[in-house]
Amino acid sequence: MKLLDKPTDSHPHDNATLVMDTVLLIMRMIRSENRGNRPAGLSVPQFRVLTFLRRNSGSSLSQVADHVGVALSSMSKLVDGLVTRELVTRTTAADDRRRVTLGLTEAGRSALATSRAATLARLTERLAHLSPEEEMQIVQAMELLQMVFRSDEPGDSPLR
Amino acid sequence: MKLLDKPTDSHPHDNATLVMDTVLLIMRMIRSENRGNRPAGLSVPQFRVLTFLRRNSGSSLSQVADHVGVALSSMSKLVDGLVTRELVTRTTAADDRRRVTLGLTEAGRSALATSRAATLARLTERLAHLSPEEEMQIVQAMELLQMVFRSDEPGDSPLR
DNA sequence: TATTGTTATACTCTATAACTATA
DNA sequence: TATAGTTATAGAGTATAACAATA
Repeated sequence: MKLLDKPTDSHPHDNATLVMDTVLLIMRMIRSENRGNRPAGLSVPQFRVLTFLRRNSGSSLSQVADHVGVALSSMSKLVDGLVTRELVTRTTAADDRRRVTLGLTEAGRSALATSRAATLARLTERLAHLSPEEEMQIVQAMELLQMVFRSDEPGDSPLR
Repeated sequence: MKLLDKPTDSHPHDNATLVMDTVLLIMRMIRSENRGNRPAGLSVPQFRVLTFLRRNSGSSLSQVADHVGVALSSMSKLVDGLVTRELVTRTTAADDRRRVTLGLTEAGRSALATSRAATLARLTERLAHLSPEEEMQIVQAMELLQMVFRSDEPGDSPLR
């Protein structure tokens, strides 16, 4: 189905709308993976923190907060929970004792890998319905989107 | 699951990973639009409820909860807030008095349109960096993704 | 008895503002 | 004084379990 070259009037289906709706749709599936935040489950914010720390071990709280895009106090509490669950280490930096140094524990790495694998398995299952050509179209499109949306932000970007 | 024939050990960048990372990236931008949920702001869940009700006026609480993918009690509270803000109407159904009938107020339609426009403007700005050919690639990819992810779900699907 | 919602309770996530400790 | 974090407080979003009302 190669549908709809022209949008209907009542629902303007311009490209931005299409992108937004698609992202919301897939996000719902990703989120439903991690309901309740049970022992083995990670919420999306927790997932993002662990993902960032995997690549940026030793970051300060501010750096993580900036990257994830939340207030410092929010990140402080978020990290509290991850430290309590022993997924993240939090130590005072030697050179500047106002600063904290964050990192992943082995359990943190493991939880991240497990959560990531579960989500990827569900995504992979859906993508398996596509032909190789269609998958390639999607890969190219994702790379384009990464390019225009990543722009400013440093951090855990996957395409490197 | 046919992946993992040869992923890199530390960062397996298969297609599913690429999709997940891209969705997370764009989602962050969408969410940052609606910080705090101030007077004119809608949270993503609120946005989803209003979007669904725009197309499915008269739905019951259960129907909306099913669609959005949250527990009935969660939706009850979510709708509470929207009723308080006078964005949604909630009345008892005449034929089955256990059921509630939900709909949008004029303010609800207006808030949805405003929120949607703000988010779309930011998305459009980013997409403007692409060539027409690249945009078309993205449109095709989004349609493919809608196809494989929408599948089961009825509701507010945009491609009709 | 089964279905539809609401309420009670308890988390996480989020923000702003006040505060502490360090520089 | 300025910076890095934490804590206090508040509100939304989420879930499970207990409950009420209706069928």
